[in-house]
Amino acid sequence: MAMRAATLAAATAVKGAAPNGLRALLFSTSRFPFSPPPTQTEKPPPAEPSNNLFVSGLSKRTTTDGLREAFAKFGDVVDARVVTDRVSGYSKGFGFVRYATIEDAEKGRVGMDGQFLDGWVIFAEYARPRPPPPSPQSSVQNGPNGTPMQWRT
DNA sequence: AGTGAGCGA
Repeated sequence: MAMRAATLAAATAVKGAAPNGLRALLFSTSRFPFSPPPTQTEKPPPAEPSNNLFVSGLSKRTTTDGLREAFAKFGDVVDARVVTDRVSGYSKGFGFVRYATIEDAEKGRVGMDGQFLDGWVIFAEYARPRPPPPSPQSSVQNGPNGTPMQWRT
């Protein structure tokens, strides 16, 4: 019991001896001494502007032609495709629209973002740069000692 | 299945 009383006394002593510096840090100034993460619920920036648009929220029935015709009202569409599954051939619900210039892409993006297409609200934003396709020269891979590896004996 | 956020033969 003596130990517990001593501990309590020590605790109260520590509590009573709480430094004024801490309270000054907590209540004095306008900012807390902790790190400021006030914006954790921020959405990441979509992408850098380009002439290529990523269109999501498409209906399953929306085809490449429908996508091009819908976006052609805001500029010259160079390439438009709805991403379809290779084996089933059905739409995956998103596609890409490439305009001739970036200004047309900007107009098409702000003009078609949030609009209805075949009964679905679509979202148009700038597409991310695509990974470059493998060139035939880079397909030759060498082994650890420099000798080219053999495939499919 | 015609699934519902996402980034393509």
